[in-house]
Amino acid sequence: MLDKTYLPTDIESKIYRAWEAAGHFACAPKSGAAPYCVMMPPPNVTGSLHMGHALNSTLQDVLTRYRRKKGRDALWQPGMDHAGIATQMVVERQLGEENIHRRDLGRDEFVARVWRWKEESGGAIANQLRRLGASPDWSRDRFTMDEGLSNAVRTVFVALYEEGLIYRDKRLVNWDPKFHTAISDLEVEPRESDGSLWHFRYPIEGRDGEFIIVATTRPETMLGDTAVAVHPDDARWQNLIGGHAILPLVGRRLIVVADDYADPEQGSGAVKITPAHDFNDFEVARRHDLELINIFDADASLNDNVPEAYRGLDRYAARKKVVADMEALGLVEKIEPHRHALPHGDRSGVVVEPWLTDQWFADAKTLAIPAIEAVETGRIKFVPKQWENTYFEWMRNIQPWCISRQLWWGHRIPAWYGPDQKIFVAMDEAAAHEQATAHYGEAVALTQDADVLDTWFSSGLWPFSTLGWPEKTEALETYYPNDDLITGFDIIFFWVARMIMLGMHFMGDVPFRTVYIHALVRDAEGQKMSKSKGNVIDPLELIDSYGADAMRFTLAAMEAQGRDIKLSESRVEGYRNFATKLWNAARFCEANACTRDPAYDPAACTGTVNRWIVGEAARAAGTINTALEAYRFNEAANAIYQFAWGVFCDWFVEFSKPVLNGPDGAEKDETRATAAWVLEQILGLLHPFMPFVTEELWGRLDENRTQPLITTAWPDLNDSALQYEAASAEIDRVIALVSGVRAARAEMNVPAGAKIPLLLRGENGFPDWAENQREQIVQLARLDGMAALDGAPPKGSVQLVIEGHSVALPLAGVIDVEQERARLDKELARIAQEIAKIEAKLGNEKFLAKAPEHVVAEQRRRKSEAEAAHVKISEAAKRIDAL
RNA sequence: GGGCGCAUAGCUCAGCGGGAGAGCACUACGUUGACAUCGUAGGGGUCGCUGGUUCAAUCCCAGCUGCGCCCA
Repeated sequence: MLDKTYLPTDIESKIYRAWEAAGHFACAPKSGAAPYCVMMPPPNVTGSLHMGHALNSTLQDVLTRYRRKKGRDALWQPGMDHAGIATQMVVERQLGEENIHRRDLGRDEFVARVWRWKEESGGAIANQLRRLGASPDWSRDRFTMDEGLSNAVRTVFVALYEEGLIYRDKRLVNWDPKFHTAISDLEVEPRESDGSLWHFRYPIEGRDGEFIIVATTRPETMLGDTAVAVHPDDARWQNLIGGHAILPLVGRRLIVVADDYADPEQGSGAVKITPAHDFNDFEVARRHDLELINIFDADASLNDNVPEAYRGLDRYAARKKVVADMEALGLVEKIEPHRHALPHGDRSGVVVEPWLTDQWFADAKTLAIPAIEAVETGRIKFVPKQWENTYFEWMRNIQPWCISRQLWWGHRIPAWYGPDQKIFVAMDEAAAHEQATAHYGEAVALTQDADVLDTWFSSGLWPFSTLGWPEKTEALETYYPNDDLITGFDIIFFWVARMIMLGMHFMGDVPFRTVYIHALVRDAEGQKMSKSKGNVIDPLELIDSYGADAMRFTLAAMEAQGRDIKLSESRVEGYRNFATKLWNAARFCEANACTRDPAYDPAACTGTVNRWIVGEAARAAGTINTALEAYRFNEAANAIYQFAWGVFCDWFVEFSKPVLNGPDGAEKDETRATAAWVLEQILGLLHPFMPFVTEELWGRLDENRTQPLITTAWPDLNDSALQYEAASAEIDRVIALVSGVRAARAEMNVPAGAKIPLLLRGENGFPDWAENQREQIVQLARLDGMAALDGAPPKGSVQLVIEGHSVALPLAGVIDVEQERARLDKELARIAQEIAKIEAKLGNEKFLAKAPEHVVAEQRRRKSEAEAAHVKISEAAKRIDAL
């Protein structure tokens, strides 16, 4: 016998171990079944499971289990990402606690230490995903730094270099002065901060006492100014174009150039140009062939290109000194408070510095062309579709992708330099030497590039590198292109776009067909969860408290397209209750010997209630199917919830009680078999959302099963033989009658325990359907009997109209006549209002002329129905008045 | 500045050209042989505002207001 409540903790781990040990998550490329492949967005090896992972993984697991049960050869490919900066940071912090800098260890020792750390704690998130019930094929687990994936990275780098799509260039990059590395545009996040706008006077050459005024938020950069720009149409400065200003503190002559970049509306209209330290200024310098003066070192301290007094100062100290010195010279026009967005490194949190360095770049613009086309032509679809705009916007304005990082943890760039800095790009050092020897005519010493690649360069290969590329493997053949990619909007640029670019280029085909962009999980107040705000909800804690099934179901039920999830614990609690409800429904079946009958055929059952629930099950299955095919997770979850609780538990179980408690026989046998069958359908339909409790019940309800629920076929109830229309109509009437009687009882304050008589009259006397379902009606409406209503109802009756039938509850002495009259008045008013609304429509000739026929017919039907009810209730009111 | 999204019951959110819905919360009653992690019933909404299209608008269109996000 099942316990009274479902206790997830022990059961979940037991079931998960059994699934995994039996290999139920494994793909089967040789099976011949149609493949279904989803790539898990590889979590950071440093990471631990947060709500985003929980949602992302739940959705992937729902789809994977669904497709698996539908007979597809499902591969949910798991893996982890080496997360260059993040991981290096963690290990550097650990070293910092021992007062060691990575330079003290040297590169090899440091990297070895990162590997050790990865081996120790790198599996944490995988085990956390297991707690969630995720069912990826762990036997195929991959890591971006694995030998195979590293080989793919080198292959791609060499190929793109040879095609001219990767090149080395000296450009302005976003420099992180804390981590001493370049980062990509995407790793820079603007943060608002309060600063100042300093207006400086630069003396004009040859015109004593005349100045040109420039404004800056970064006074220290003036030491690198090489020009002043004014707008070509700005009348104020026309006569200065081509002339010079003198840079104070330095004495450099600054040419005054005319350029559209200068905004005449801003301040004086003149702008200082610091080409080596500002992206806009860099462009101005290109147009006017200006000198680039780099004034910072890697720490963003001033270097030897500035006057001696400033050398070695960090940028903030330099700012103070520049301002003080300018003030001393009387060259500060004014200082205004200024709020602006400063670029910060997303990992380091420090202000990044545009800095001129040699870096490796990928020609993203060229790679983007087929990637844009793949989405334009619909070969890849985004769901919801509006994310395609985001994708296009970024891809059509894409900038060269800076792929080198000055880190130690990552894929080392496969480029070697000869004595004259000539570059040799090759798969390995030996191949580089071969090239060098051929080039120089003799063996020379080569130095490998010290940098590593952007982590996203390797994760961009994920859809094929994990399948064995560049080898032509069976897995690659079977699972590329993948089917679905499930991820958050925040990595459309970082990851999705790169996978499409690299997949198109190297595989010549799209990496996946559908990109499903899911919600962001926020806290109950709608705030983004963050450690610093302290509003993080730990999925593992929710699993501990309510079970993995409840948390998964919550996330799925709240995953409506295009809206973020505001997660509150009460929802999880509610779905925990749902698991308990299901558990108890199963307990009811168990107690009543509702066991599976192999000979049972839902298309051939005879009992009306049984026929009805079979039809309802089929309808629910259809809704869930349609919803899942369209990635409407909330609709699917709500449909199974509504069917299991609102239909099966609330009605079928109650209907079945008189039969199950009655005499043995064919009717009871069929009801038992039907209950067991429906419960099995529920378990199957719910399994993708709540895998643990469904699997447990599946096993407990029949110990002779040959296969676990995870491997059984998805309930295929798309069969018109399962729709019994007469039975549906009959039970719908029963439900309406029972609900109506219950409502009237409650309103009349009839004690819940009291059994009352009921009189009923249809068009032709006592209706067959009520006779057929007499037992059910008597029990559920708590009646002491049900008889035909002949003539006028007895005095003191509560009178109802239900589906055109007159219903009387003779309750003389029990009910308050005044109260009953008031109730009828209220009902009459409601119906009169409805009639008026419908009459307004039907009285409108244009409506009759233009509305579709079925809409008009529907309104007529509703009107006559309402009118009939009105007549009957009016009569009831008159009878009350006659008392 | 450009783009996207959101505004529906106290809260969180579905829905959608023709009868306003769910969960939670709330109120009343109830330990009826699956389940109090429960049952039955109930209260509660000018569907943000203003126009337009339409026979008909919560739904489509435009504008406005407020909020959020992305990009510059």
